[in-house]
Amino acid sequence: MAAAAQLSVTAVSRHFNNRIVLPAETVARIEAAANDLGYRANVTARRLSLGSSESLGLVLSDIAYPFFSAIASAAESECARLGYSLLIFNSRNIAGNEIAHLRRIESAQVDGILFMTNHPGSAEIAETINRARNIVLLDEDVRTAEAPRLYARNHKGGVLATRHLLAAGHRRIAYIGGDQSLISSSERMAGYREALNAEGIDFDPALVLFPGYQAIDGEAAFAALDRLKNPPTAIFAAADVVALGLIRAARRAGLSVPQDLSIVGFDDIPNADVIGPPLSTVRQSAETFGVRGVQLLVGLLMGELTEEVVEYVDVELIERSSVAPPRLRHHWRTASRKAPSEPKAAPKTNQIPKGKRQ
Amino acid sequence: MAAAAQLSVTAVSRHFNNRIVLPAETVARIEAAANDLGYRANVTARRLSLGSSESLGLVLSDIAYPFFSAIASAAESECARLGYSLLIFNSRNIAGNEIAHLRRIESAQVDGILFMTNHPGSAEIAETINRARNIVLLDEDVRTAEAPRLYARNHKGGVLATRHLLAAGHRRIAYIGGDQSLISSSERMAGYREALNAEGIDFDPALVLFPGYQAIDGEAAFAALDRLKNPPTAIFAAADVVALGLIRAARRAGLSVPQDLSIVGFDDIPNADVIGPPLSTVRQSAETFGVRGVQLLVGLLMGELTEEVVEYVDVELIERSSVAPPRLRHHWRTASRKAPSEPKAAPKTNQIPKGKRQ
DNA sequence: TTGTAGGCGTTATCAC
DNA sequence: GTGATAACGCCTACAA
Repeated sequence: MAAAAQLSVTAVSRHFNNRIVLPAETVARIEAAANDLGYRANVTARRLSLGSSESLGLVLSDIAYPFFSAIASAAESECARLGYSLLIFNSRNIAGNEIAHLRRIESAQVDGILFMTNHPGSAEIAETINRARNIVLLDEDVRTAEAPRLYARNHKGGVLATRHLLAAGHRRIAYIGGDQSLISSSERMAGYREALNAEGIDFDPALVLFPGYQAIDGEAAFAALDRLKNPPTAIFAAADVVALGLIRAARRAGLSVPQDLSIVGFDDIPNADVIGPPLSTVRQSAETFGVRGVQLLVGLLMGELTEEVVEYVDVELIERSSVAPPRLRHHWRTASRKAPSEPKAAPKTNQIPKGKRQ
Repeated sequence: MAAAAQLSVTAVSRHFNNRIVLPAETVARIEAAANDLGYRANVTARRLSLGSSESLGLVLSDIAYPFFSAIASAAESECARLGYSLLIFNSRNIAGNEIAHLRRIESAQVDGILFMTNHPGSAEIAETINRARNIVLLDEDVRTAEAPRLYARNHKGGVLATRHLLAAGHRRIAYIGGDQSLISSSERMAGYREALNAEGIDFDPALVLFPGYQAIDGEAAFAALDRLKNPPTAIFAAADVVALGLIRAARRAGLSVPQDLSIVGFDDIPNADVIGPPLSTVRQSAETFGVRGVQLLVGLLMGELTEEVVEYVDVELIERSSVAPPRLRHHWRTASRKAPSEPKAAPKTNQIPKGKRQ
């Protein structure tokens, strides 16, 4: 390239980095040659020389998880605004992958990482974080890690969701969380217990489950609650996706939501309002997580931030249509079950009971 | 690092690349030193030396778009299986960003790119593709680009969706697509027209709109159709997200889906079955797009593939509950509108008409 | 089995 | 204003 322009590499480098104003004639020669060869500065060599990559990473367990992809989208926008590239890394919830991704800092692939994990107790992850530095924890904790953190107000969210169900008249309210070791799960439950307590309702361990944060976990939870002698009339699911699973399973079992069973979710994922029924939920802004997360990380890189920082994303209750007063007879089985449970129903069959459709 | 192990860099390099079997004693020294220093090979330097990055890129317009994030998730898995990293790049549907991302090949940041675009006519994008090479086009075309392509059977999908509505007795069926220049949009419409034709139904241009592929475009489309003197009794939306927008708008207008209006989507996005009502749609497997896309790209990199290759992802009709026979009186306004249209309804208000909830 | 040296493309330093 | 040169950290002949 430099040869083609009959110039030294130095001149070319300077030109592309606007280090100095070159005479028009020189610029023209460079531009012509670059255009001719389709020349692009080699980012890899640049990184090696500079020791910085101008790019940040986002580690998450599954990019197809709606709340996470919303965060990724927001984070990417903010990165672009600040002149960074954002690389998105899927960990598939495997600790080894998470560590491998974190090491991309040490291998100079990215300058810093926004890290979301479901392994709060992993000592190996904590060590990697402390060694690699330049990491911001999003959404979940890693116990002994020294890094800035950005959390949702989980406890408040738990209180809001539960109070909403209490206000509708429910007394038997279940809580379905992710793994108990996750702060999102335990803090939301703490809020749930507090709200219950304030109404003088005894805590019933049979109504609290921690199956996970996937739709299928919601389905499993429904099955478990369905086996109870005295099932709940309402459920607080600690993730919207779990609420979707609950709704799906409830429909299959012939229950109507919210008539037979009220549900509140958490996250406010995109299109939660067009669920059947539109899902009442606790919104935590994915936008804020993404944007503020990037800002914290850049601040950390700039040395403007200490590693003790903890910030919170506020939450709010979004009331839609998945909550109604409890039926007089509390037991699900006394509710109007219009369609029998059909494991693996034929594709042509509607999955909602006919009665709901007019 | 090499110094710490009292060995040459050569030995270390060989060890980490399994180039040769070293004596146990040497290995032990290296491992000990590496462990001690938290040593990680610098990927950047490795790339510079090797001239390859072992990583692929995926360019898409919005990672929060459910169908795309499902593709991204599948592509990432396949990449991992094949020993590649996947970097996901958001273009926000801006041609300039797409070009910048494509250039990451020329700047040696990635070895190749899976490219999804909404700018089929951009000569600049086509030029960039032809110069950069090692690109596979996914889902949409770029006219003059020389690159392997992976498309859905869009035409077939259009036929399936439309036939399904015809079979339910509909005669006035609308088509809502993305930009007309997109093959996904035009081919699905071609299928729609063909199916209509086969039933001897005249094509009515008033029933065909191309507002875009976002939920908000569906809402706009509903408003436009609602203004018609003789509105359709059914709608085929060329994307599930658009169908969601239609459902949302229809609800606000007091119409029930499918009683007053039948809808079929396209994509089969995650959780489409838990929409209110569960969405009938044409499934195109995001999994296949992601996995097969990566395989094609790797094949291209290996020189096992010519740039003329075009492959197709099959589609299938998924029947759920968003389609019903048309009402006897075809006009929406004669249908039972139970709730008036409320622009910006108060948050507490249910967005479904009361009549639907019992 | 182990080490030495040159090169990958860029940037920064220091001459000219 | 411009250019030569030494890093950056790794890999791979080639040599010992």
